[in-house]
Amino acid sequence: MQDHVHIQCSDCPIRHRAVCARCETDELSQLEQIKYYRSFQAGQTVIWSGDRMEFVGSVVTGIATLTQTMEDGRRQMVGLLLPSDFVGRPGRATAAFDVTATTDLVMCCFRKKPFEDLMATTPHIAQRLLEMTLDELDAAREWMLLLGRKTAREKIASLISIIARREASLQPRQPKGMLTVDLPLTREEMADYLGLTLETVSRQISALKKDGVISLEGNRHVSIPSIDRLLEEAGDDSDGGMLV
Amino acid sequence: MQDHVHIQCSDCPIRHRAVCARCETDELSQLEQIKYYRSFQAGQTVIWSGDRMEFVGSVVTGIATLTQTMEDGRRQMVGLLLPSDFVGRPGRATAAFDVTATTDLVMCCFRKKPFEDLMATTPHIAQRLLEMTLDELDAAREWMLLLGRKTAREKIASLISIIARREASLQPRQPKGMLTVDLPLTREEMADYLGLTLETVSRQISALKKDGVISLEGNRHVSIPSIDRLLEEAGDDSDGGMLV
DNA sequence: CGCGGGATTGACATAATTCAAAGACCGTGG
DNA sequence: CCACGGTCTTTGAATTATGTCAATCCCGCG
Repeated sequence: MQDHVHIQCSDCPIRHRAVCARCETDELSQLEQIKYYRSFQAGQTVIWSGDRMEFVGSVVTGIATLTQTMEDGRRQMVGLLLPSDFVGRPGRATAAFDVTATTDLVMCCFRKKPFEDLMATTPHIAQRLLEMTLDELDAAREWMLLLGRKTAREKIASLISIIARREASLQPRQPKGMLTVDLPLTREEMADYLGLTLETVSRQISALKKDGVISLEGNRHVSIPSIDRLLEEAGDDSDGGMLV
Repeated sequence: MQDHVHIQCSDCPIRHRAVCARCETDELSQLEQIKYYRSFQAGQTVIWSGDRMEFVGSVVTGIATLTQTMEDGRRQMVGLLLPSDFVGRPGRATAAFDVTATTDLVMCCFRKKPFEDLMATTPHIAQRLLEMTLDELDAAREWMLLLGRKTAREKIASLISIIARREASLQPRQPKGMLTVDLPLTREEMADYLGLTLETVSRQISALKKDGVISLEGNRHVSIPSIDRLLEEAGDDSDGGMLV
């Protein structure tokens, strides 16, 4: 569970996208000294809402989710964390949301106090964190439009295009043939993302398949014959995607 | 429309809550030099989504909203801006959302470029902005739970308690008798906040009134006999409010 | 006094949920 | 290798919350 492998920051796959993206080599070596890796198995909880948060960190590989749960069990995902995304809030003692590994997960962690100290003296870290937080806020606001106003079909189409976009931005490999994506979430997790039930998710995926908007191989692997068609179904403004 | 009144920062009502909260007197005087006030009438648009954003700034008095609109006219509010809230995103050229004054509004503005330059040399501003952005992100995530999983009745109860909480935090006056709040939004604006139609908003407000959870004087003024009862109706965890 | 923009209320339509059953997929162990 | 069990997924039928369309009401204001 607790790996002690130590990758050089310079070799890190998220070096140029994470909180450390803007750091100079000397700043990086300071981070290097306080970092440690942790691995989590798929399904494992990283932090429980309300727990004391002893570390912050970045997702290196794998996928994690941020969720909120009501007393009666209704759940809403409020964050989908891909490699390079930051977990935790400097200056806050306890976690506000549950963080769960949905795939096997490796995180690059910093104990909170040393990280905060370093942040105070290293503007490049704070700058990057501000930038990332503003991006997340924008994403949250798009997500709010989805939750508040889109139909179930539009929600599904939106989710697939969001995943396609994020996948494309992570691997600089330009898709040669038809665009394909792997859904990193179960139907239930998609439902929690979209504010739907898992049955509705399943029905709408079937409907999109029947209408030729997507095709499936297995439950997770999606092919997209026309990204424009998909974006249209998502109800986004024509160029909202920026994909391609 | 374009006021040229110039308030001293030291006399500013939002001095200790806005982006400038952490500034020392010398930093404040630098801000003082580049700031200017602008007034907007109720209903007026401050910025259109997609427009070039030539300024950033803080709400001084009044209320503004951030909204997103789909091609077919569906609208979702994604931000409710009260005094001290920040508008605009340093480092971004065009606005991502519509900003509208819902009451008469006074903003303390900074042209974007000078503000960004100042931010680069004044960590106190960037620090405070990060803190505010993280708070907004948390609020957005609570809002996502509301949009995705709460019933219409819970949404209304949540909105009223959110407004009560924010009003309470703005005026340090502890409420002596029964808690009362003024809804700063029309039924339609509430609907856009909550992802509902205005008819459903109206019906649920009537229902809460009939059940004694709230009482109304006029359309805007709400009295809350029991804040605990209201929070219960909102579906929030018992102590979610922190009010009182 | 009457106008007009909100707001309320009613009747009906419908998208999404709920409850239930059956099917597919995947790893495990015989 | 195949059978088994469990989990995830699909599909169906009935229910319900919310949306839609439309009429009326209310209240502040010229």
